[in-house]
Formats: sequence, structure tokens, C-alpha cells
Amino acid sequence: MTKIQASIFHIISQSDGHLTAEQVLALTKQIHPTVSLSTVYRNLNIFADTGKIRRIQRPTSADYYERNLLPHDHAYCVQCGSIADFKISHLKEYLAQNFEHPILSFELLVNYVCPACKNK
Amino acid sequence: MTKIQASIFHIISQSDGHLTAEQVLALTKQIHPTVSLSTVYRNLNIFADTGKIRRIQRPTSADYYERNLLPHDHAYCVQCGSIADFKISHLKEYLAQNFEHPILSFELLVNYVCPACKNK
DNA sequence: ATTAGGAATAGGAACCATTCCTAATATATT
DNA sequence: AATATATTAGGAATGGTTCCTATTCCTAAT
Repeated sequence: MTKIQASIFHIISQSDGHLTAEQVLALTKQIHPTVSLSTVYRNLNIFADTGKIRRIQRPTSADYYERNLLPHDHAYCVQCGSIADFKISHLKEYLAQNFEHPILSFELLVNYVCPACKNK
Repeated sequence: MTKIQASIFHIISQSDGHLTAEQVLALTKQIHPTVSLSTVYRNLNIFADTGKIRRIQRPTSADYYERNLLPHDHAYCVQCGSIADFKISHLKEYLAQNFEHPILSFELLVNYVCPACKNK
């Protein structure tokens, strides 16, 4: 693992939220000022493809990367764009019971208004 | 409603599947050979925004448009890319019971292998 | 320490789906 | 029919991501 790769992995690992590639780039530049966006993307994708981090893809917004590998779902605040993790227990089983074919994987996106935005 | 708008709406209305803007363009051109992609997009979005058709957005693929306005979910064949409608009954209620905030809307994406691809 | 070979990188071009811009055209109103 | 308003065609612009390639970095063997 190169120093840049280690930095990128470290940045994700110590974040408890969801970072875009641009955000990871900005943070990586604090340590490696010349790092490029393509390098960030390449390595984030390598980590995601090998299961070291999780990539969340959404239509109309940039991908997010997070360290949380436990199965969970995502809620998206329609006002500020923030993403919150949550877990609907037994959702996989519930879906499997109601769908006639084997489910390879699934993605649930919930739109809501986060508490911070609600209090405005 | 202009003639072009009527054609676009008619094309979606008589399709029982999921069409991309490019597919709608090709079909519209059979009637209005000079129609442009931007016109197709603009009108599909107008129809979607006013609830006349439904737009399905996915990461990494073009948007799909369909006439089916009844609430339902979508399964995506990872081999051929086809989309199938299905309905998980009471999913909204199930999610609401397990999520602490009001759910504005949600989107469920199931990845599977469609019967046609399985038989290969 | 030096160097050869392979892997990783920086930078920018390319890509794709979509939106935006604007002059020209069609439609609606009087 | 004349004028006002809305829509269109066509292409440029956009945003996120991937691809390309010359250069740089590492590693391990000399």
C-alpha cells in the first residue's frame, strides 16, 4: 500500500460519516498536496470493490464512501442533503418473503427531513 | 399540448415497460423526424413532475420513464439490465414502523437475475 | 548506493446523461 | 391576419466519473 493509499484509507476509516470523492481529495491534499482526483477515485473504488469500505451510489448526486461495513440503510435529508445510517431489522427477510426470485442485493433509499432541518 | 408533447405522452402511455429518453426519442422520430433529445427530456420531465408518468432514477444508468403510476418497486436484472415491476405489500408501513422520522418517500432497488437470463 | 522493472500517480482528455441557452418556429389570442 | 406567448432544434455546457499516458515512485536484487 502506498502512502497515498494509506492516507485515503485512513481518512475514510476515521470518519464516521459519508464522504464524497471531492471531500476525500480535499482532506488528502492536506497531507499530499499534489494528489489528484483520479487517484482518489481509483483508490476509493479499489477499497470499495475489495470490501474495505462501502460505496453509496445515488442518482443526481455524487457517490458517497463510508467505513461502516455492517449492513444498513440510508436516509437522505431532502433539505440539507445529509445522509443518516439506520437499520430496518429483518428487511432482507421481509423482502425475500415477498419477492419470487432470489435477491442478490438491494438498496433502500428513504427521503426525510433530518432533525436539524426540522428545527428551523 | 403540442403535437410533439402528445406524441411523447402517447408513446409512454402505450408502452407497458420502462423507456429511456433515447428510446422515446427514437420512437418520437418516427412521427416527428426532427424532434430533438432536449425536447424529449424537457417533456418527459414535465410529465413526471406533474404526476402524469413516473420517472425511475438509478445510479450508473439513464433514467427510465413508465406509465405505471401505482406504487410499486423495481427489480433490476444484473445481467441484461431489464427492469421488472413488483409490489412488496405494506412495505411503506413496515418501513414507517421501523424508522423514527416521517418518511417522505422511499425507493427500493432489488438486484436479481431475471428468468430469461437464468435460463441461459 | 544503484538500478531495472513494475506499480502507482498527476493531469487532463474523454465520456455519458442531462440541462441550459438562444435563435427560430409553432401555437394561441385578439 | 397580426401579435404575443410558448415551444422547439441544435448545440454548448455541466457534473461526476473513468480513461489514457508520460512521469514518478517503490522494491528488491545487484
